[in-house]
Amino acid sequence: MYKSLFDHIQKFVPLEPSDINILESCLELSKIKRKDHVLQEGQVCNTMYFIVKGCMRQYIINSKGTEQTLQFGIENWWITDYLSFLNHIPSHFYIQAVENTEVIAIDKPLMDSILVQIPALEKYFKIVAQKAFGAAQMRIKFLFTMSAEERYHHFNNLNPNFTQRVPQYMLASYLDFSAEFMSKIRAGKV
Amino acid sequence: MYKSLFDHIQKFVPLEPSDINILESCLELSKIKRKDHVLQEGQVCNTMYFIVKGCMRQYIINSKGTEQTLQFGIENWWITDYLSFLNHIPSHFYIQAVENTEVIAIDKPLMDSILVQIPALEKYFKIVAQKAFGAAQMRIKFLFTMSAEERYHHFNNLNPNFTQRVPQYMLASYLDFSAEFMSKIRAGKV
DNA sequence: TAAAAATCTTGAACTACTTCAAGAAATTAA
DNA sequence: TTAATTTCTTGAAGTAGTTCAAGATTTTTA
Repeated sequence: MYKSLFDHIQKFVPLEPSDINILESCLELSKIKRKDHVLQEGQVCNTMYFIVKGCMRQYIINSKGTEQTLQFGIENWWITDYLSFLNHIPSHFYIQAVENTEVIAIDKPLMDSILVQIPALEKYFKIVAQKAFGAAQMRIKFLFTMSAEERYHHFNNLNPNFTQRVPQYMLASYLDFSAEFMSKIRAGKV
Repeated sequence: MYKSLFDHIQKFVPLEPSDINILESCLELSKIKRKDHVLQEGQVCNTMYFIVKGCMRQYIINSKGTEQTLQFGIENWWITDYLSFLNHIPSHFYIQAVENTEVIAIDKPLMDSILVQIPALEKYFKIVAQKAFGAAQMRIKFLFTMSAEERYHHFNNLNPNFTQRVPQYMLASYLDFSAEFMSKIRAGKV
């Protein structure tokens, strides 16, 4: 039932059968409907979400009232606001399901208890965070060095199937240009 | 001698006296001269650096031949290319000392050995990476939502003393605008 | 301390994007 | 299956920045 999470963990650290028993006894799968939020700006983010199936995004609303997506998460990704989660401070972000999504949601007390029972998971979450930070650095590099059109084609090359899963305006904001400009890029009018 | 690192670790996890002994026996302080590189694009990054004193930066050279700073690191920061370090793949980045800098450099074999001897440090490095990722998310938010002038003033407010430590053109590229535009912002000509 | 190197400034011309507005198309809900 | 909602497209006008070039200033090195 939680196979995708166990597989993901075991890419990075080994799990004993007893560890798996512990996890099976305390995890649960939850469903989030498309467009529902699990975090709103101003709330303290108390939960980490592992996406089993579906797609979520982290976004902000800018001063013009437009949504800008900072991060997408799909199968086998963790999504949370780490700063809010770690420091118990209000979040700057919204986190929302883009598709009907199944997640394993782990709130802070449960996470603390799991990490005490299975210390090997500290290493797992270390690696997850280090990879996420590395990816964020690459993302900033691409934002700095590529034109809007290059970012669009580069993203499509890296994620050929993903583009169809989200509305174009969400992807446009993730790549830091306007939805209208995305339209023109796709039409070859630029 | 390694007090600043021990203090930093103990902000997040407790250390036994025996842990400190282990660390003292295997760490060493090294000095990096201003402008010297510890990583060049294309090399595999095999080392993590804890900055005891001074300032370093991670940067790229874009297609026009201009340097663009992705990250600064100052006292009590870790700096490395995590993706290259984790996956043993060539780095996209340069890492260079901006000032004469003292670091504790830990290469991968040593890091592995330290983490086996002091498993509590897995949690420490997990928290370090989670905070770094959280900060990167905030950085992307600011890049997305603020004008060049707002980014400059915001950065100065958050880091009032830092601005004097680096050449303006490095800070301009970190904030994602040109050195010339920075000049105009500072002169109030915009 | 002088020379060399690095950094900063300025204005003019340019451009990669944004904004706005309104209609068309596609998707979702009743 | 129709209505409602969401998403996408298009062109025209505007603008926040870049680029270039050259000189001025500051910092570093010898």
